Amino acid sequence: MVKILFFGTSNISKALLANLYQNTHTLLGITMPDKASSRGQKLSFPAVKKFAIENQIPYIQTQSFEENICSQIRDFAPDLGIAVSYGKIIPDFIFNIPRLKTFNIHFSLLPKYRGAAPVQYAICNGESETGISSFFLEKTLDTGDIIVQKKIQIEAQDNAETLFNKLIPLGIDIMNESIKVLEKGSLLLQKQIGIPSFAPIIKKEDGLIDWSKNAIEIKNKIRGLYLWPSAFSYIASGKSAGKRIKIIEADIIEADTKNEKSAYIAGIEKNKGFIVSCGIGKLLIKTVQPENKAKMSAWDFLQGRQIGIGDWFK
RNA sequence: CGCGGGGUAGAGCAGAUUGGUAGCUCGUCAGGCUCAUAACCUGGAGGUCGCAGGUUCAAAUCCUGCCCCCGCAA
Repeated sequence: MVKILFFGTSNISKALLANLYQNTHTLLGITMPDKASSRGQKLSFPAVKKFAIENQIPYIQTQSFEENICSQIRDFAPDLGIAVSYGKIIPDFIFNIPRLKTFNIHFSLLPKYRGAAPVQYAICNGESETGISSFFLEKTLDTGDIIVQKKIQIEAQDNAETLFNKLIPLGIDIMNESIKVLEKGSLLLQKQIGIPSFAPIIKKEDGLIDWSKNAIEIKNKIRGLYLWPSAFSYIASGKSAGKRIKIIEADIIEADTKNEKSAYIAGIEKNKGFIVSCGIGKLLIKTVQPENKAKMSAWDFLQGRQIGIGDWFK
């Protein structure tokens, strides 16, 4: 058992925190403040805070580290700090407080995909493998020496959700292994090897589909941005002209054919969905989310006759 | 009081301005046709039009209140 200072906010952080809790470590959580969220701007708790309350884990909610926060942390006298998608840069005078310093669980094979959205970028770029790295926090972002790193395959049918679901257990694994190594003092740090790449925070407009691109690239975007913001387009003809539609799931029908006209609905597959021609190749759109509506199968969407063959997207 | 859309058959939608037999596509059931690029044709089953009041000869449609769902934004 170790006294752990845990920085985290999201659902993913929560999953790792839950594991630390199960392993009966002594914990102090640092999590971001409540946010006004959802309809009616109700205040909602971060997942980590919810878990902390449910399990009576002490926690501090803050995104800035004034002296009174620092002294609370020092009073806790942590052995080790662990950061998992906390949501903000942690200053060095904080991450250096724990006796064994603070490591981060990062969801990529560093130095690839440094930054906020490594899982999404890995899929969008069509990677066939990714992984998790643990490393010591430094002043510069995601540059620290690697403690443990492991790979995982990205399957063609994986999207951001399924990949996260695979990565979380691996993250737990790596976290525990890193703790073990640190406790034993059998640490073997390794420099980050390779050419760094970056996965900056994703913005809503990054989801806009450019149909003149290759069907493979578009499909990767659909998979990678599945959780948020979703790949989307605008219907440009017919009675739904101007409406936004999210593309939730699609399959590649053709990968190599060059099409003169892209963004057109080129056909319909019974009980499956509709086919859109891309710059290169064609995609079968299988699941969709129209503006103001819940997700539905593309076939269901067609039944409402909002679009048909010959209609096109912007 | 953040902004907006909506609740009509198992699914997706129209109908509401101008109250007057509840409609389309899919699915489903029965039959026909026979290989149809969303196969096609005929017929059937399946709805107290979210709930409760009100106006009216008559309400899915107009008025009032309530419940529920969803999108955006954060």
